[in-house]
Amino acid sequence: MSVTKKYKPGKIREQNSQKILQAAEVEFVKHGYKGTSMQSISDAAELPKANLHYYFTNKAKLYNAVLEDIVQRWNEVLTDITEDDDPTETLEFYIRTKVELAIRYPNASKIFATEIIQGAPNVNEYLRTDLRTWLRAKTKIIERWIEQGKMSKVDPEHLFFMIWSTTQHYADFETQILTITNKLEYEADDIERISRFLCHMILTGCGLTPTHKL
Amino acid sequence: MSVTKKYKPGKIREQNSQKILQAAEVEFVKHGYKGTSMQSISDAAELPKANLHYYFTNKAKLYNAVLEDIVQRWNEVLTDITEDDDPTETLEFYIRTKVELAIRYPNASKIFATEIIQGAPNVNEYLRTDLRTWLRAKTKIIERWIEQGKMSKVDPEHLFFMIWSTTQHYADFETQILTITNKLEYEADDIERISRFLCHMILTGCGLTPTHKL
DNA sequence: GTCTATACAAGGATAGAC
DNA sequence: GTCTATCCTTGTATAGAC
Repeated sequence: MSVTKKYKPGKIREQNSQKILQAAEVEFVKHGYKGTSMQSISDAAELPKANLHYYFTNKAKLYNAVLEDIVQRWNEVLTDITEDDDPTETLEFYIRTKVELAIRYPNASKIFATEIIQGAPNVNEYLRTDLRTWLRAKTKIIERWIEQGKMSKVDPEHLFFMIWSTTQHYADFETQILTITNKLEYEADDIERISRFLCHMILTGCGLTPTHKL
Repeated sequence: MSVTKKYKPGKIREQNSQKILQAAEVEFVKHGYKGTSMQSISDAAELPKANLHYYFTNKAKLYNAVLEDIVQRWNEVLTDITEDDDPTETLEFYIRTKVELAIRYPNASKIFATEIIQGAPNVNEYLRTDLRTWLRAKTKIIERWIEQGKMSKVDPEHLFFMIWSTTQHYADFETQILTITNKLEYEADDIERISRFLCHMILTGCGLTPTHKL
């Protein structure tokens, strides 16, 4: 097996790639895919423009590398739900984790939101396969919980849409929320307050009793 | 009836402006402000590129005309909330109207969402003034309802964030929802089903009794 | 009033020097 | 491996013909 064309991921290469990916993430959030220039990314990364093409070949591949980075980070954190779990505990944990992700990595959520708004040109396949499969499996579990009388009869699909929309809103609409409430940034206890509010509203709507009082 | 087309001064202008605005709305949704070219708008509007500059001077002014169009359409439909109104009735009406707007005019919601995600470069002023004032007035009303024991003690600001996020989600994430549920478009009764679901969840969370059963 | 032709800047990509 | 110089395309905007 030939190894001549394979190189060890060098230290400089690793560092530069990361700098580019991080700069690209910020620029793609601010101007969208088409609106972002390789020049602006290279400026932000403080590396020559040709460097970007050297590491990522072209703009489309750089963008997809950013998307992949995001999905990977999400998969690392979001654990799975099973039928035997307790509905209250499971939903609360899921909501809390989503809120934490939204506040901690808003750019990830923002890039995905922009993708979907623009018609999901790059993540269509992911929606049709992975995400659809994931959602169908989870709605099955919710349906079983309802059959077993563990929670009230709410539409499981729309329940997930509600959890996604309310949690991701704190990332995607960060600017609106901070501007409107006259704040510069989220504070440490915002994750807790938001999680409690959402857990209260969503669990109560499901006929469950939230762990924490408002 | 006269066969010769006598255009009142401004009639062609009116028609062309509308064609351009509609085409621009679609293009701005698909590619964002920076990512959209005057060429692609003129192609979609089936008018020469110079025409766009003739009517709207430049890209920025055309974009702002699109934004203004959207805000005007929203203001026409969204009525006001007052303290003497019944909480259940008022919240249900507000949620229903928002769902209807989201399903009927998804592009309006999408352009606004993109604006906010990208840091609200063009609507910052609107957020700081009009919207902040609107929200403060409405949260006051919710607080009064809570004091009067008409509903349970939920944070009024986050309540509005929840209504906005859940309703607008059906516009902004239209592509994701349709793809994931394997549908081509929303159906006539989707507005009703979604409204009932959201009214049930949100009103129950507020300690109110929704008008319709699930 | 409307559109063709064009000026000039910015963007993506690459060849080739170092 | 890295970056300068450059090519070609696309983009915004306008002058001037019709």
